[in-house]
Amino acid sequence: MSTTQARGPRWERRKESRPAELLAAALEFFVERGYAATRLDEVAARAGVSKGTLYLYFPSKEDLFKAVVRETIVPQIDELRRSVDRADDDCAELLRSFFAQWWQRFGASRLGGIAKLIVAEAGNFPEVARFFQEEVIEPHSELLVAIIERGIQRGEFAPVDARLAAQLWIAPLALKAIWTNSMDALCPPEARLAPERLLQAHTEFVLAALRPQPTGAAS
Amino acid sequence: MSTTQARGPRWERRKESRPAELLAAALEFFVERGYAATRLDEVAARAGVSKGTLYLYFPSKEDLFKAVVRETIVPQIDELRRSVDRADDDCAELLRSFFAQWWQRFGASRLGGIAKLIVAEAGNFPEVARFFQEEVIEPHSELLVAIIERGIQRGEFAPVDARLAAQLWIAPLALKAIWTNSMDALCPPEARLAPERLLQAHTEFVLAALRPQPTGAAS
Amino acid sequence: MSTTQARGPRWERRKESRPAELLAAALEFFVERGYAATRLDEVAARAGVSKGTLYLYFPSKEDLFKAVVRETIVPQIDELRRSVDRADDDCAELLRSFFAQWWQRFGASRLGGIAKLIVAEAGNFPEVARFFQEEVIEPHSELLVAIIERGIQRGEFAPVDARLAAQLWIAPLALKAIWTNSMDALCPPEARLAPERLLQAHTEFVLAALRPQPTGAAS
Amino acid sequence: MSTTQARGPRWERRKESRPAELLAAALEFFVERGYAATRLDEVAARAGVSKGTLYLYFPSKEDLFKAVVRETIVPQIDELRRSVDRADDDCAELLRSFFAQWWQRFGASRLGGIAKLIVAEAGNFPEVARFFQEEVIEPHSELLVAIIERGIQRGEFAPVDARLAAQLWIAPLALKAIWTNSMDALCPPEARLAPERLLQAHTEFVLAALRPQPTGAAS
DNA sequence: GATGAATGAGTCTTCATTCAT
DNA sequence: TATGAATGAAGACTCATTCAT
Repeated sequence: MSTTQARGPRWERRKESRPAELLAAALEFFVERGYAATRLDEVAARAGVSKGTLYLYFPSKEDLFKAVVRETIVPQIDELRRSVDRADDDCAELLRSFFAQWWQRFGASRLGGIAKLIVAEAGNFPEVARFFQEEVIEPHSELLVAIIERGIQRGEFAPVDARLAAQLWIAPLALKAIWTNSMDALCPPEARLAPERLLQAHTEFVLAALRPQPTGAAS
Repeated sequence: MSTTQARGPRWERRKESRPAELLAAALEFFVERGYAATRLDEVAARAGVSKGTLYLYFPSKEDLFKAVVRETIVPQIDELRRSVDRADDDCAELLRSFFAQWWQRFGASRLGGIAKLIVAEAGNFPEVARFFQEEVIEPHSELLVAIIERGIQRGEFAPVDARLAAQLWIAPLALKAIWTNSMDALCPPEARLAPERLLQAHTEFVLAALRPQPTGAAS
Repeated sequence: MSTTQARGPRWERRKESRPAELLAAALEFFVERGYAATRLDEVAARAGVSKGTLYLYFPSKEDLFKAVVRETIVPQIDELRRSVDRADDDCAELLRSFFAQWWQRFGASRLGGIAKLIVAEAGNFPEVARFFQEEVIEPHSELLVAIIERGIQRGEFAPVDARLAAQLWIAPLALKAIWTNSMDALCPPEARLAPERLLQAHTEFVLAALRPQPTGAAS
Repeated sequence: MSTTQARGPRWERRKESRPAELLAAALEFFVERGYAATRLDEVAARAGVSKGTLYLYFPSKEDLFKAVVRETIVPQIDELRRSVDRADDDCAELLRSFFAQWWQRFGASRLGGIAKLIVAEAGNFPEVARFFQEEVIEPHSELLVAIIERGIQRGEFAPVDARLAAQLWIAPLALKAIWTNSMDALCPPEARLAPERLLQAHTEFVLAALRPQPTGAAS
């Protein structure tokens, strides 16, 4: 007597994928609700396991939190590293590419949500915040600084304080990334500004500000 | 040297000043730790009263939270209203003044901390977030849009999409205000960028971007 | 300069009446909500004084409770005492009168509410319950027993176990008195049985049960 | 003499039996102390579990209360239903049996305690009181009314207002049931009237009151 | 006396964490 | 491993009681 009603799921869920599923579920909740308001039963439930199982992989809520941060960030860092020593385009193109990539990683991925989370919890988890600062913010910042400085050296850009400019010019994208994971959920989609437009406009403004002044006549 | 402070009364009757003291204490904690991690006994203790007293003035933690937000924001809104219809300076000056004032209100006051808080808790307190959006963000944004548009009409500024530009150009200050209440606490003061320098550099960049292109000949 | 706007109420509330007003207010709440669910601010408010004033007259909630019980009961006891050694009517008439009076005191007054309260709180306030038992229940019971026994001795009533009968025959009225202060509030008035009808029917049944059997023929 | 009880596990897994144990413990406390004075840790402790465990089975104190009421009452309702359509004895016998059963259910079981509880809390939990009224009081009352009316129709009983009589004649047993869970705990056992005697005496009185008057000749 | 602001012990309730199965 | 029942520390909230005014 053959019944097609199998006794389990068709594919056994692999144990190796458990941590990843848990991290994904936790990421969702942490970003949506914040650290304290995220309950571990819900995380476990969304990952399709029991609460006890979660503890087989992560010894505490705090560790889960740190793992979420680390696991979401680390691949981004690696990608970043690869793109640092790149093409020898003219610097304007490099800058365009930098902003586009930055948005890809932060705004379009979950990293913006992580950033919001870390900003919110910096007071409670300083090590996590420091980790983020050192592993994400500073490298990105360095990269932008390097591009600007190279452009100045080559005479492609007007001379500016590169460090200061970098901080100023990442902000619009960073804030948009944070907003996307926070206030934007409240507005109807049509009321939000499309990130592509923002990205493009920002890039052009920056390049305008960096355009070398015609020496001679005007001065 | 005799101190007159001898074992005084167990407590003083200070109905008038209590709410303000409690709100101040709550603001500190909420900004520092976030909503959930703030404990009401600690708020009460910092305000110098017992837990029960807090409940004489605020019926619940949530109400306290909302009151903190409202009370911190409302005076700012009022100031903003007053400054809307202002001098008839040239628009570049108006813009400088706008950024300076904006920083005064957000960065130098506690409003930046509130902003961080609201961004963090938008998912849990959508009404609060909406309130902030409508009463703070949008009015400020409108004001900047108005300045830019006036400048364009008068030919003082290059033609730009004012709404888009406004969003882009508030971001560096806004992020700095948020950062001041979050990540900056981790860095030693000397490692942080002085807000005044950032403010000035930003203003100049914006004005550069708005400088009307010499039409005709030069191009 | 005469203003007709007096500076206080026309009649100063006499301090001697304060305790009575407080007791009346407390009685209402205790009967309606029970001991624990009655809040002293509400009692004070209904009596038109502040919470602190309540404590000038009653040292604690428990004392207030006991005072309410005592003050509601004691006048009834006194009335009872006066009516014990009464007219020399025939016993049937005495019985009618007893039931009528009983209802007047318990059902029509607040004593029924007190009874409910004491029954409910007997476990928490045994002394109060004992007081009620000794000062109210037993005297009333004794009185009924006395009437029945007198009737039997005179041959007006059939011989019965007077003590047992007394307990049985007070029950319908007692339960009605309790019900009036409890479940009856839930029914629309027209659904409730009028106490007068119940009283009358009960009296007749009891007298029927006490009617001496015609000796002789039937036996 | 060796006891096998050696430092056993900290707790046992007993999902099936927990609710019943908790309900039993809660019933004890609610009846003994009333709703408000019952503390949930004590209920949990008496059931041999921790406070948290209680919340695995009942979401709040109020729900626990309602569950206690429901679970104590429902089986009684079911038994009642079964006994409704019963034997075709003569009505006097039916009445005897009704009273005996009634006492069995109310006085001998915990239902009397529940009744006390509901009477006490009717003001605070009207739905619970209404439930009790509709599911317990009215069905029992209907049953008694039906018996009396049948007896009258058959000429076995004197004509009476059955509804009124039913209310009067349940009262002595009902009050005894309530008393057993309240005032009786204060008296030494020998001072209390044995319920069997009360039951028997009551039954006889009722039957006496229902005995048809010899029409004609004798009067 | 009268007031009502202030107190703090006491309870309900939540949830991260443990552990018998 | 996986489960989920059980735990208990922690925190919001209430309210009888006190006491400065």
